[in-house]
Amino acid sequence: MSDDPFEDARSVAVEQLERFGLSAYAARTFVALAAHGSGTARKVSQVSEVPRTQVYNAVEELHEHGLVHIQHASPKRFWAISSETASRTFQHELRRRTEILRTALEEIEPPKPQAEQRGVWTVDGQAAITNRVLEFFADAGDEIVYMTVGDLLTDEIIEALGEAAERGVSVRLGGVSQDVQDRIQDEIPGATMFESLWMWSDTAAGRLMMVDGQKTLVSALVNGAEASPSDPRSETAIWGQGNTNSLVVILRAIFTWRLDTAESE
Amino acid sequence: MSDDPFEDARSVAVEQLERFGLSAYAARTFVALAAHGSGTARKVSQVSEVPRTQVYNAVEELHEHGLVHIQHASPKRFWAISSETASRTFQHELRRRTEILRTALEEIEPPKPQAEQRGVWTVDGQAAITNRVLEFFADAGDEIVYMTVGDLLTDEIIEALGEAAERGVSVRLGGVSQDVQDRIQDEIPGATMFESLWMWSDTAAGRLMMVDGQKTLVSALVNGAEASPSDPRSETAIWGQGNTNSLVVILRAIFTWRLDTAESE
DNA sequence: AAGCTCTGTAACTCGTTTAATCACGAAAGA
DNA sequence: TCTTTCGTGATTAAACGAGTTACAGAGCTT
Repeated sequence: MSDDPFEDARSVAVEQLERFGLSAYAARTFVALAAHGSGTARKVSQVSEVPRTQVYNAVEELHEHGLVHIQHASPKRFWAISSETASRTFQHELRRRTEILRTALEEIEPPKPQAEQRGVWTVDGQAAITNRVLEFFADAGDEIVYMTVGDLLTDEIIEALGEAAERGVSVRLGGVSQDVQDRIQDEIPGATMFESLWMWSDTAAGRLMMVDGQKTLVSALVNGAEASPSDPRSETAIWGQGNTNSLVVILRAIFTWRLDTAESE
Repeated sequence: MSDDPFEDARSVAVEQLERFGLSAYAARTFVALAAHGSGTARKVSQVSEVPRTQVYNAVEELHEHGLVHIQHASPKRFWAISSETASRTFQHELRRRTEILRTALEEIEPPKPQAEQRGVWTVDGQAAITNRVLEFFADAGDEIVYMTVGDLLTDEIIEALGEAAERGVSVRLGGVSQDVQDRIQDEIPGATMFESLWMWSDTAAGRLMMVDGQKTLVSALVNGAEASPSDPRSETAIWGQGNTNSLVVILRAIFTWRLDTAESE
């Protein structure tokens, strides 16, 4: 097992370059050139373990992306642009392409608001679940009940809750630790806190959400034996909406009962 | 030849999604779902022409990226997240990855300033050439001579010239049309203009650059019959640096002679 | 000048991936 | 019960990319 930090950085860079659409040879070639500034096909081949005869193709590919300069001599010399310039080139290119995608998708998307979906749906992955929650928050009109563990109360979530509160939406937060509560009270003055409905941290943690009494989401961190705790993909959620939705009915019953009980105590 | 604008937008979206790493089936499936909001495997198969039995795999792939929600019923129903959420998801993901790449590359890059490269080098593509020019400008100490056609005098270039001028670098600009000259004089008070050295617009246009009398770049727009004029990839350049560099020697001779002549007239 | 090495181009082989098809049991509806 | 539809799994075929080999020309060495 290699603990050479340079080796690590190189393979990381190679992996990212490949995911951005470069071939394996092109990625390895660029990293080799970036590490040594400039070099011939032979030198690149030695340090990157790319077959020498394939270095020319790889460099050609990089040249078309504007990532290397070529000196037409014998032997040819290749020169990688600076890492800073390279990063900015990618940044620009990708921003441009996401913009193209966004425009195309918006043109495709049906204009009319989606008919309300019936049934129970699933989403996986912390980022995707957070997105869904944020969309629910943005649509909230009356009340948000949100119960979570500290790890999943990100700045994005807090910000969205704050915006909702300013619209006059009643915000009820549960399950957060004392120190986080103080911070919340500062940022969202209108929010009210309630204690965990049950011993949240003992079991596998997750979130419970109800908006306007008719949109609900439940998630769990699936930190079993296999998934690492830090893996953001290890959260799974179900959600549903509508007055008669079975998940909504259940969640509403639980929340109403427990919150009423807690308030009357 | 289809002139249906929706069809266009769809294929554009599919292409971008594929370049972001999705399979062809997944991309087509997502576009179909985005267009119709939600649907079953059969419906998706009909509008996207993805084999029905493969829709399940495609949806699985999309689900792992957090792009669709799945309703576990029979028949299963699939639901695409909003185009706005999808775009932001990609944007975040790509920003994160470019950041990883940037860090890794900077760790790899040798700390010491590169030994000055000898010889004549080539770069292709407008963006890459502009990057090279900007790097030259950033290093300029005494004097910048830049001659170009209007199309290639972008805001980036003007901004970099302005920064150089503020550092005390003497800036000489040539080949720009009268109306652009006025604008330049506002933004870069220190800049001096000179007329085109020769009838620039008649021949294939491009740029000439010399920095500190020892770094030079020449480019040409290769608008032959094939390349469209708006194609940003159709510019090709050569550059070189160092007092004895052949390209530098030639360019310096031309510029010195013509500029001196022009000034003494 | 003959023999050698090295460079750069091109063609080819092999393996993996991905698109596309097929077979089938389970479930639902007529 | 018969028929259709659904979802899974396996199989085939095509495409792509990695890796190898062949070779002509240029440059050195002796």
